[in-house]
Amino acid sequence: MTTPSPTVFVVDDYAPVRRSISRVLHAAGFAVAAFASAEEFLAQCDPRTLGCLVLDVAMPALNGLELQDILAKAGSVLPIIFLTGTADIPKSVQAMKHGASDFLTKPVNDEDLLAAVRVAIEKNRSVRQQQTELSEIRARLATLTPREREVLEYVVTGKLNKQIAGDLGTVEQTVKVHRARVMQKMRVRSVAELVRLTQRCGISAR
Amino acid sequence: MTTPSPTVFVVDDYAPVRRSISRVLHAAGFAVAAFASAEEFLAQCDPRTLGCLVLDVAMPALNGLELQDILAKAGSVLPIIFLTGTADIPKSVQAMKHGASDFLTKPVNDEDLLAAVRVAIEKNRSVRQQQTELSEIRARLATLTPREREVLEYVVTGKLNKQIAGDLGTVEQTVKVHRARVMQKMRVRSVAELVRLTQRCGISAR
DNA sequence: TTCCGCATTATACTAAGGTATAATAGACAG
DNA sequence: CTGTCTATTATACCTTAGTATAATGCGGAA
Repeated sequence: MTTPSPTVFVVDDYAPVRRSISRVLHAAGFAVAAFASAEEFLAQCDPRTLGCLVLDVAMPALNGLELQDILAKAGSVLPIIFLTGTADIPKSVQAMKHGASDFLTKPVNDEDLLAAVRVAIEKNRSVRQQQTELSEIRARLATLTPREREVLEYVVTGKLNKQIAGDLGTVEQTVKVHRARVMQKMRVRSVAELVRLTQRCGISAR
Repeated sequence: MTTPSPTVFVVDDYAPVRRSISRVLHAAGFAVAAFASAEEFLAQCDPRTLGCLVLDVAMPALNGLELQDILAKAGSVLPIIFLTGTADIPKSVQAMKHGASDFLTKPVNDEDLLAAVRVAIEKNRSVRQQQTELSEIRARLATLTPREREVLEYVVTGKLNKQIAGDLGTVEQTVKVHRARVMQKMRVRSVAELVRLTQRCGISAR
């Protein structure tokens, strides 16, 4: 099976810049999708794509930083490489604080851009990998009944069946049944594995 | 008991800036320690202090970014707020990538500075808190004998005593003894707790 | 050499966990 | 109304884990 070529989304309102950057990226083997505005990008991009976003800071209407906020609020994990023509430190700092992958100045050096893109795509790859694992775990959690979920939370804190039964106002055997179903549904064979799984998706202790 | 007042280290080669910033910080209730150079700061600062560092980017000899690297390599977790008089985007981006808490431009607004300092100190507080917990766990780990440590690693992956014994070429009873000592030394009463502890200091699965 | 820490093994018992089977009962959807 | 899902409880049995006690052997430090 062929690994799909990562896609670099380029958003810049100035056509010559779009063309120039697209050419460089394409020559380096990346799939490129260019947009003249943030709105256009939002309307057409597929958030599930492996890749990154090369984004101009200053644009009419929605600017780069605003698009970054919108994407973040939408749960996007697409790494963003900003491009700017002006030397605005506060903007660069804000972008980086908000998780930008990089922030480059125009005119951008081809090698710098490509390096930043490669780093960003690697980040995206690893974040997506983690997300995949996480959603797999969440899917299993979703199959638990409310009571099973409750028992799970006691189990991963190390409570004994006896104690759990006491806290839930039931008897040990009931807990055992729930517990067995939890292990089955979460597809683990030991408490240790169960704790590892639940730790990853932030299931707190009781 | 009184909470010790957090200390803000100020490093700037220009005395008027040092004085002005120190005054603002002092008026806001922070303890302030000012230095005219990175070297001076390195020689005199106590890395265990709760606080943060307000650091000028451009200085003769060691500049701010170089000091950041030195501190990072030395394992410092003191948050850094950079101050710069020049609009150098790449430097601000580098600083932020390397974990700077903030990056402000001169002349700096008093409120901006104080806000950044407060955020930085809160970061420091929480990082230090985590470090304290971590070193406590490591201290316990250090009391384990090599064999106990080995058994620990099997236990937290969910292996049965029988399996552990097989892998270690010994018998179940031996494993039980080691296991009991591990639980005792790590001060936990369940496998779940043990997994939680070891997860925090990156003990990998077998 | 002697003492101590470490690793080992054994016996014996208690407690806890895991599995199988079965039955009851309420809630809710078709 | 009937069947399914969920939660519950019970009995019985087997497997693991935990604990106590004791003893052996080895190697390094005093």
